[in-house]
Formats: sequence, structure tokens, C-alpha cells
Amino acid sequence: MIRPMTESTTTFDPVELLGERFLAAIAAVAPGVGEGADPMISGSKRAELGDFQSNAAMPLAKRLGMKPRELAGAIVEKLDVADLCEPVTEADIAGPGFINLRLRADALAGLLARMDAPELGMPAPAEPRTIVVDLCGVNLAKQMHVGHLRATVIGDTLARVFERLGEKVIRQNHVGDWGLPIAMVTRKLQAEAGAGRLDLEALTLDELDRLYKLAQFECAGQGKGLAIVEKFGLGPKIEAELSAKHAEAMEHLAGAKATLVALQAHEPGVYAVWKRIYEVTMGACLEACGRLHTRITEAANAGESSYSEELRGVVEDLVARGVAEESDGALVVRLDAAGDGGIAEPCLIRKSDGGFLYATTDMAAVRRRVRTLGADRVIYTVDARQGLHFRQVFAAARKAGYATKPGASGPSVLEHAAFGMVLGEDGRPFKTRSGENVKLGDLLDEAVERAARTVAEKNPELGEGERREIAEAVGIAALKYADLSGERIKDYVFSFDRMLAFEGNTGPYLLYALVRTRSVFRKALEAGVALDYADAPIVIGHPAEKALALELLRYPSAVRGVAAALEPMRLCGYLYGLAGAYSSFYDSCHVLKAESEGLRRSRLRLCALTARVLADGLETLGLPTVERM
RNA sequence: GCCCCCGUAGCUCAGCUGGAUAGAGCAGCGGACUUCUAAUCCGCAGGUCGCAGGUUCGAAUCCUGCCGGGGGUGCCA
Repeated sequence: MIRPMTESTTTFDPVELLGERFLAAIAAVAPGVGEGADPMISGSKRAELGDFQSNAAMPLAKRLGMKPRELAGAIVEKLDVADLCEPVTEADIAGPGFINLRLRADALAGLLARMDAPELGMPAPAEPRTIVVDLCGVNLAKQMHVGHLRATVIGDTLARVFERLGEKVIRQNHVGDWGLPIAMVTRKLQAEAGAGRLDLEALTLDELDRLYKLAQFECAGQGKGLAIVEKFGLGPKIEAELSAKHAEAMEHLAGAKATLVALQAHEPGVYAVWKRIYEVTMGACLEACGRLHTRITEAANAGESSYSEELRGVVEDLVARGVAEESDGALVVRLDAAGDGGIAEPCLIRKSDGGFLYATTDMAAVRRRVRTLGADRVIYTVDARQGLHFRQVFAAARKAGYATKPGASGPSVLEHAAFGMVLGEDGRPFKTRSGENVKLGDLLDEAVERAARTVAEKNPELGEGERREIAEAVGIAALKYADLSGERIKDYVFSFDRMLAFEGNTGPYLLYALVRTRSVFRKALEAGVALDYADAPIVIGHPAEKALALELLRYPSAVRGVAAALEPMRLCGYLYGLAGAYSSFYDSCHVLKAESEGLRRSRLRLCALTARVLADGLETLGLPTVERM
């Protein structure tokens, strides 16, 4: 279906359009002051007062030393909105100076027609910016768990939002694939394989996860315990026992450090084992990412190991340029100056034993992302506990010039899109009864399993294959939506019952609303109703039609709101409102049995537009959708 | 000690740059299906916005102090 594109470049958002008109009126009333004023247009909270309102008169009156109601009157007098609104009179000025506006039905219809174009009001920008999104953040040899769910889902959704807005997005999976912990498990695997207790080719992630924990345990020293024993004189026997354990652990640790050195030198035997760990872990990770309906692929892999060759150069560069300095044998970047961010804690980039730290890797990552990949904005979807770390790294990177693109006048934007913890229903961190992390795969399975039960119950006539497909989509959508629909920074309580309740603000509710838009067209086909609605004049009569129309027009601003605040919740809230408006409309405005053919065609067009916005919005959020459920 | 985040209805959460009577959902109560999927819709009830000051014509929102909860804090990642 091809429609003329001529009008699609202009906005159909009443807030923007009215803003322009108000700005002109304000400028006419207060020359020299009004030009930069904020027209303060917003949707009316109370439908009986109007559709939109401007609150501009109050703050402006203060600056001009006028009475706000008088200023409001003057603005209304200069206001030219006859083509958009019902006549605005003195009676529409309320309270201290609110100006209430009612959209004309024909204007509303015209705006909707303008929206009804392929890009739905979000044309690609002439010069896309480059946005790097750091997401997923898995560690080698460890099972993915509910914490990775947030980093993966929120990060991918933010990436999708920028993609929808036409920006160039580069996903970066900063895999924890390097350093001493990885060397520990590599060494452990070598030993197990060497002793014939392990077939590396048949290695599973479960086994890897177990050996990782074992290696960690073996290398854990008893220093603290020994100190306590000595301090309180708990006896030579216990001291000897602990000493022996400690010595053993130190031996393991020394072995791990040697393995790390071998790994860094790409010594073939060690490297081959590491490579195997990498393959097994990333295979499982990418499978989970696929099942989660994300666009995270192998191309996003940019693990810590990929920076290992750059760390020495980073540190040397920082020292040479006087950005880093020595302190107690370590190298630090001081950030306490007001111009550096005023952070009391310095950023450590090299230990006194010469080893690098994760801040060193992150400095190298900022440098690559901004200076090589050309990021205008780098977004880190990492849990909130890393707040200080990122404040330090960002400040240090800016100080070092790593955050500035070659030739750019100022640094790119570095942002930590921090998210809260996932809690169990007891309010404590989400774990199994035995205190283990819940495996991500198990979590997905249970969501899908529960969804399958409900689908079978609600729609028993579906075939086995379709039912399973629908359950997969519904379960995943429910899980992701639960993660996306709250404020990012807050901890959230994980509850299968709530996310899969299929009522209220849930993923399944949105999917259901989309299904209901689509079923109208299936039924129309069955009934032989002509689907010639594409250019049908839109008729806005019923209050439910009007509410739906107003909701539809807000779509682009909702998506842009997510990009600005990095809050997927905004789009969730918008879609929930749209789904609700559609449900009310669906209930009170029959489409196929509309009173006239004109009205039916108008409503079909409204349904089609709603379906497209819902589908586009769900795809932007990254929720899988279904035709029936 | 210092720093950061959170505190809104019984529960889970919204409330965008300060704006009119603080909104949803769940749970509770009451209605609406021979009619496009009732996984829905409509209505009722439910709140000293943690507390106390301050700024303002106007504060859940901004500032200060306190209380409660969580997290972080120089050589782990």
C-alpha cells in the first residue's frame, strides 16, 4: 500500500502544533521575551475541561509582572488556532490562568490521516547519530540468571528504540571472559580433562558452572580465619588446620595466576581450553538472547579479552600525559577536582603488583566505542550497584579525552542506565529455596509452561503446534514486559502469577489487544466486507473514538520519551493506555455492524491504525506478538 | 564516617520541565456476553504522597534536616 509522503514530514502531534501557535501568540503579546518561552502544552487531565491545555501564562506573567489571567486573555486574543480547535474564549481561561483547548473533530481526523503513513510519525533523521549500547554482560563459565535478564532485556529494548528512531545502533556485549576468575576455571578444566574426568568436547554449561564454583572455592584463602584464630588464641590445632588449608589455597591461586599469564600469552594448550569455555558459554547465551526475542548476536561480542592487548597502552598513555599518577604503588586517576566530576574516590587503573583492573578495561572500552566506533552516545545497561564505578570511569575517560570523537568539540554522552535488583516475593534477592541463582532457562521454561496452561484453558480449539507457539510468545512477552514496565532504577518483585495474570498492565493484555484488532479484519474477510478503508474519511463521533484518536497521536512522542530518559516504562505505559482506549472503543463502537458504511470504513481504518501502532510499539519494545491467542 | 538510590491506596506500581479534585492494575464489592476473542468493558469503595521545615500564587515533584530500607566505598569483577 503506497501513500503520498508529502505530508508525512510535518508533525501531527497536537502538543507540538499547538505549541507553535502558542509561541507565536506569546511572542506577539510579549515581544523580546516571549520568543523563548515554553508554551507548556499538555494533555488535559480532566476530559470535561478540554483536550489540551497551556499553562504558559502563569510563569510568564511572573516574569512580566502581569496578572496571569490578564496575560492569558491577551494570549488568547492573539492566538490563531481556528483550524485546529473549537473557538477559544474567555470562558476557557480557568483558575490562575490555565487555557483550555478543545480539538475540532475534523482537525483530529485530519491529524490521524496524516499519521497514517508508513513511518507513523518517526521518519529517519538525515544524519543518524551513533549509539553504542552495552548490554547483557554475561560471564564465562557461569549460568545466566535473572540479573542478566534485566541487562539483556532493558539494553536490547533501548537499542531497539534508537533503531526505531533511525539512529545507528551498535550493541556491545561486554562479556566477562578474562582475568583471574576465568584463569581459575581454565586451570581447573585443564586438570579435570588431564585426569580423564572430563571430556572437553562434551562440556555443558551446567558442568562448567559447577567447576567454576569449585575453582573459586579452592582458591579462596583462609587469611581472615587465621587472623581471628591468632587474635583470640583459639589453639594450635585449629590454627594448624587452617594454615594447611590456606597454604593449599595459595598454591591453587598461584597456579591460576600462572594460567592467566599463559592465557595472556595465548599459549596454545591453555588457550584451547579457554576457547572451549567461551564457545559453550556464548552458545548458551546467544540461544537465550534469541529465545528472548532480542537482536543480540555474536556480532555484539566484545568481551574483556578483546581489550587485553590494549590495556598496557592505555596505562602508558595516561601516565605519559599526566592523567594518571602513582599512589601507594598503584596508578590512579584523581577525579576530586570540581572540573573532573568532584568524585572523592580516585579511579584505580593499575594495581601495585602491576595487574590491571576492570576500570582499566572500561577505559579502553570507552576509547574504542567513542574514538573507533564513533559513538555520540554510549549507554551502559548495568545494575545500579556499579554506579560509582561508572561515574569514575566516565570522569576519567573524559579527563583523558577518550570520550571525545576525533575532531569533535566536546565529549560524547556517557550514561549508566542503571537498574535495580530482582527480588523474590519475600522481598529478598530472587533465589531458589536453597539460595542458588535461578537459571534463566528454567525461568523462561516456567513462564512458557504457565502461559501454555492458560492458553489451553482459554482457547481449547487451538491445535497443539499453534498453542505451543502462542505460549512461547505469551510467556516471553509477559516476562519481558514485567521487567520493562517499572521504573528502571527500582528493584522489582518477580512474580509469575502477576506477570502472567493476563489482566491489568501486563504483556499478555497488550498482546490480547493486538489480537482483537486483527480479528476484526479476519471476521470482515469471512463476512465478505470490503476492506477499502485505506483512504476512508475518518469520523470522530463517539467519545471512545475520540479518546482512541488522541491516544494514537501521542505515539511518536512516547517513543522519543524513552530515548530521552532511557525509560522503556514510558512506552509500556503508552501502549497500555492505547490498549485500554482500544478496548473501550471496541466495547462501545461496533466496527462491522456500524450504523453506516462510512462509519464502518472509518472504524476499520481506526482499527488498522491502532493495530499498526500496537504492533510497531510491541516490536520496538521487543515483545513477540501473535495473531490469535 | 562519607557517597548514591528508594519511600505514593491492603499489594504491585504510574504521576514527564512545579500546576486544577494525586492516577492505574491486583485484591474487595456491584453491573455488562444468543452480538467483531468477556484474557474484555463499565461502576463503587480505598491515600496525613515516610516526617518536619523552607522556596512559590501553587509542591508527591525543587531546597535543607531527620526517620526507615537498600547499595557502594583505593588495589575482586
